[in-house]
Formats: sequence, C-alpha cells, structure tokens
Amino acid sequence: MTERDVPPKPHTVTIYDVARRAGVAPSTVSRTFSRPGRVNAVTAARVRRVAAEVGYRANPVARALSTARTNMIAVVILDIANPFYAEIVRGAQAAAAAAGYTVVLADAQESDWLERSTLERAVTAVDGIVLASSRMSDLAIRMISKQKPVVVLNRGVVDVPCVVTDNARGARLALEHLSGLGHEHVTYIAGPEASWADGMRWSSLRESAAKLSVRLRRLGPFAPDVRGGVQAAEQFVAQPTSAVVAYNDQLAIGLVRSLITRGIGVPRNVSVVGFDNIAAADLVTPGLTTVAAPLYAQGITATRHVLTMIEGGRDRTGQPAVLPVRLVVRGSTAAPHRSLDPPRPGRGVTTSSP
Amino acid sequence: MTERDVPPKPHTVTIYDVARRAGVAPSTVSRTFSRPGRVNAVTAARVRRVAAEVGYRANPVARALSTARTNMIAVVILDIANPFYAEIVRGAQAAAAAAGYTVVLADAQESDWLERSTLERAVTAVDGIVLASSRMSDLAIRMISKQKPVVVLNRGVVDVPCVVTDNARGARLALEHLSGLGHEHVTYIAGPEASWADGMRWSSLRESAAKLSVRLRRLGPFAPDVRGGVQAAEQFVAQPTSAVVAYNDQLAIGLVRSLITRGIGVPRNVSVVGFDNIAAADLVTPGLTTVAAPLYAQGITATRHVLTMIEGGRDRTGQPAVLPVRLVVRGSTAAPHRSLDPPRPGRGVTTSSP
DNA sequence: CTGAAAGCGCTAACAT
DNA sequence: ATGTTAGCGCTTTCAG
Repeated sequence: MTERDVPPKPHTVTIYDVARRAGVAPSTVSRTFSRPGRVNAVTAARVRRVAAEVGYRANPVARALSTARTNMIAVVILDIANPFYAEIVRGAQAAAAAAGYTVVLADAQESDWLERSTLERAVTAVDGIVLASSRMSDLAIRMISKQKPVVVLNRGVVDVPCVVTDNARGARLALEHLSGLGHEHVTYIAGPEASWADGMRWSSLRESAAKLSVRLRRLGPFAPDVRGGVQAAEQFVAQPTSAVVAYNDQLAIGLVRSLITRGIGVPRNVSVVGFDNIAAADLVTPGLTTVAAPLYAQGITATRHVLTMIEGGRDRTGQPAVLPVRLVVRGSTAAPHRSLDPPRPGRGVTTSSP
Repeated sequence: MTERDVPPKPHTVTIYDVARRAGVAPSTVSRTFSRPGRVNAVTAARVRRVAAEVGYRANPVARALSTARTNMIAVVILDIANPFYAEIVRGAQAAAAAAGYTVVLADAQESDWLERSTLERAVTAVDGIVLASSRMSDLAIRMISKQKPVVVLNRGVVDVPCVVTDNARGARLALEHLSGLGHEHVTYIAGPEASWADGMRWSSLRESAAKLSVRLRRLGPFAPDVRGGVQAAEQFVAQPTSAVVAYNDQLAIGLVRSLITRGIGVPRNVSVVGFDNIAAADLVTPGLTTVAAPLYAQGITATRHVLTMIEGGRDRTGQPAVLPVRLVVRGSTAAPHRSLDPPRPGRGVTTSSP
C-alpha cells in the first residue's frame, strides 16, 4: 500500500551523481558544500540546484573518514535522571550547534565502569569530550585527555582543562547569609566523598565559619539525591542545629521534606540552604534558598572550550576557569527561633572545627 | 612538562600496523575482529595479542563507511528536563548496548523546529531512530520513516511502527479506583492538545465514566509540567469535584501542591491520580496515586524493535505494540469527604458527558 | 583458512 | 576556478 515496499535498492545519491548531472567534476560538488567561495558563484548555484533536485545529502561518515573529524562531541553525565545536568546539557547543545557540532549524550548511570566503557567506545567516534562531573580517577581522565580534547566540569584535574563554579564564594555567601540572620551553629550535610565540589565546599565553609565566628559541624557523606537527604535528616535530628547547608539542592530538599514530616518547621526551627539552584528548588515548599550555579553557562563554556581545542587552540592547561555564583534567597531560611536553636545553650561561642 | 606536548604526529595505529607486526594480511586482522570463527584460532590469538600490544583500536568511522552501519541509534526526546524520559532512555540504552549499539540522545527542547533540524542531521548518521514522543506531524514522521527505521513511542502513527502503553486500561483502572472509593464526580486535567496520549486517556475516561456512572468533566489543555498543574488548580477551585485524574504526574503534582497551598486537603477534600509514575510521584507528600507506565520497558521495547528493523526484520507496520500498565495506589486518593464532595448535591446521579 | 585487490563517499593536494 | 588523482581505515568479494 505504501511506496516504501517497492524500492529494494536504496542507492544513495553521491557526489558523483550530482557531478555528472551538473556537468562538473566531483571535487567541484564537494567544494560547493564544504568550501563555498572557492567555486564560481553560478557554478555553485547550478550544483546546489541539481543537488536539491536529486535529493543529494552528504554522507557524514565518508566526510568524517577523510577529514578525521566527526563533528560530534560527547557530553558525559552521571545520571540522566538528575535535573542538575539538564541545563548543562542544554548549554552544551547550544554551543555545539552554533559551531556545527552534534552532541552525543552519554549517561554513565553513576557507574564508574559504565562511564569508562562508554567513553572507551565514544572516544574514537567524537572530536572532543565534556565530562560533566565524572566518577573516574584523575589518572583515567588525564589518560583519555591525551587522546582527545577533554574538559572537565565541576572538578579540578591537574593537567586537564576544567571549568568550575566559584565554590569558595558560594560557601561564603551561604554562611554570611545564615550568620547575618543570626545563626551561630550550622551543620554541613556532605555529598559523596569522591566529589571534588564537596571538598571545596566544606573547606570553604570552614574558612568562612572561622571568620564569621559560627560553629560548623559536618554530617555525611550522603548520596546526592533526595533519598540521601532523608537519611541525613535521621542523623541530623539526633543533634540539630538552627541552620544547615547541604551539598546540593536534592539533598536539601530531601532533608527539608523529612524534617517537616517529623514536625520540625523549616525555616521556623531550621534554616536550610542548598547548592545548584535546580528547577525544583523553586517548586518545593518552602522555596529553597540556594547557591545558584550558572548551569547553562557551564555547558556553554565547557563546550566552547573543547571546540577551541579541537580547532587547534592550545589547551591552556592552566588554572581552571571559574564561573560566578550567586545566592538565591527563598523561603527556607529565616532568623533562628531562639527556643530551639542552640543544642547546648551557653556553650556555643565561636570557632569552627579545627 | 607533560608528555603530551611532544608527539606532533599522533599516527593512529591501523590494521596494517597490526598485520605487519603479526605477520599476516590486513584482511586477517579485520576478520579476527569482525568475523571471529573465520580465522584460525592460534592466528587469531596472535593477532589479538599484537593488537593489544600496539594499542590498536578499530576506527568506527572507517568501519561505518565500508559497512554502511554506524551502530548508533538516535533517541529523540522532547525535553531532557522531563523526568519522564529518564527511564525510557535508560531502557533504550540498555537494549542498544546489549546489541552493540550506541545511543545518541537528541533533545528537541519542546521545539518542533529543533526536532526536525536535529533529526535532519542525525538521520544520515544513525542506523535507526526512536521517537520518544514527538511534536512533529504524522506526515513528517512518516517521511523520515521511509529513510531509516523509526519507531514511535507513546503515539500512534499510521504506517509507522509504534509502541504505546495501554491508556484505555489505565484510564479505566483510575476511574474504577476512584469510583470504588465512592467518588461520583471527577475532573480530568488535560495535557497538550497535540498529545496523542491525552486524546486516548480522555476518550477512555469517558467510556469508563459511562459504565461506572460517574460524572466526568474536563479542564484544559495545560502544559504537561508542574507549572501547568498550578494553573489547572486555579480553574479547578472555581468549581471543584471530589476527585481528579491528571494527564500526567507532573500536572498532578503541581495541582496537589497548589491545592494544599490554598488550604484544600489532599486526599481529605480532593483525591488526585496521575499518569506515568515518575520517580517524584513517590517523593511528594502525599504520595501520588498514579497509573504506572513501564517506562524502562518502553525504552527496551522500542529500541529492540528498531534494532530488529535495522537487522533486516520486516517492519511489522501493523497494530502498535501496547504495553501493560498498573495502578499504583498511594496517599493522594481516599474516600470522599461528604461535606465538600458534590458541588451540587442531590443532582449528581449517573451518566458522563455524551 | 588466508592473501590480494577493489571499493565505501568524500576531501585534499596537485595540476591545469 | 576546475579537473585529476590519491587516499582516509576498514570490510569484502574473489582467488588460492
């Protein structure tokens, strides 16, 4: 019934078909598409017309073989279900598209092994790679970075170009906000041990805590998702503080939800601030105060960077590019409720942990 | 300082290098990898050893050019930020990987135009395509389906293989559940007009309503996200019913949230059931009762199907494959609270809309 | 079972 | 500005 049952011979139209029908050499057809300007305007026009008529479509594979460029870059993410990556991917896609590149998304599903094997296959087929958070070792990353242009997001790896957010400033902003509100004792809900960002956030928090005279405590590590936040709540309620900073928004959201379920008010009894500013941060109740990361910009920046490297630009393996952050204040933070605040009143004075 | 500054000649190791070093013909090396069995066991072993030694890695592009198979399939999704697709993609990836294929994820960003242009480029570079919900017209889909194997998810398109969920049964289950609880008047919060699934759900709901003697009303269309649910709430509260069925979980979640904010209890005053059973359905409070779609299975099924078509299998363009659904009952549904239930008591008796 | 040779479709020097 | 001629790295007949 449909026409598609008929043609058993899907002979692809090649450059030669067009060349013959247009009365020019194959190379001219090629040039018309890949090197416009190096061909007479009217000839080019004719070629294009014929190409359109016969429905010619350049075979990207053949082109790739001869140019050694696939015009694809791989963006590796840890978990496609994590909303954190959505904006990053969008940015990457936008930057890539603008340069004529296609993004191949690889979901590592939080598995170091899967990430490596996926990359193993991909590395040969793409021109560059953006690692949007990686579970691989620095060594492994450095290794593949020797084969293809690689830039790492949200993590510092020696000898490999990186783009990170200003975790130090973010941590400071969060703590200053809390301190300004009157909180003197805050808990940090840590993310995965292997997370570079977690380390940065914690150490910056410690520094700021010292300066601001707030006592800081750490709980964790926890999985960086809502479930992890629920677990964190269990430990937290044992000896609560009036404020908490969580490794990321999902952890914070899980914590808040669990706290509320237990009858502990947010921000009435506990103020919570997260990191990242994922879309959900604005949807939960109360809205989550969080350190906003320029997700889209991260994707753009990282991708532009690989693109530059691909085009021959020197991989300025210097300091990582650091993107600015800002504090988005929503409903999850408020001045402490004296009655429930200091677990051990009269004792809390200054200093953070050593 | 690093070794990578030295080699200005990244000469790739080819089949020829291996062949020479192993003392066999290039074709033998090729066979060793692509056609094992057609080569003497010990020769093969030697080749493999040498290959490993020199770090040979087959160039997928060259292979693709000569075989006309890229071993990649494209999975097109509407919105990477929509959690609905996460599991589908996982399933697709699993099925693809099992068959030695790589998934290229294309995010259409809810844009018909972007979807088409992306596909335009991808179609030449992949062996098959899975359209996990598409905004394109049936005609456009049918068009590309003539160039490459395509299977459509969650939508019926004539002459194109599809895999859908049992919307009819899902709608029935939802309504039976509500009816069984004692609800006699339910509102359907509709999704996008262009959604095939929305049409199916609505018509099935109508049928079931007639049989169960529940009065059914429709509100919408609304964007299929949390924000849409919030909007729906505004209209809903004007003339509420004791129960509502939403086009999808996100809409339901937005509705519930908004209702609670307005002081309307769920399920105390209004029972809500969604569709899809996305991860968040189990995380919100109260948990969302929903018609669970076998997301992962959808991805698997659709992908296996394209794979079959790619391998030459006849594209059984018959009836769409329909996957089973089940009702997951959580906290968002309960027996109606007589006091607030029928907007106009004494009137509600039977029949649904025509 | 293994060699030799002919491309896959396109681009990239060389020539003209 | 356009035509010619080699390949890119791999698979695949076709012989031996």
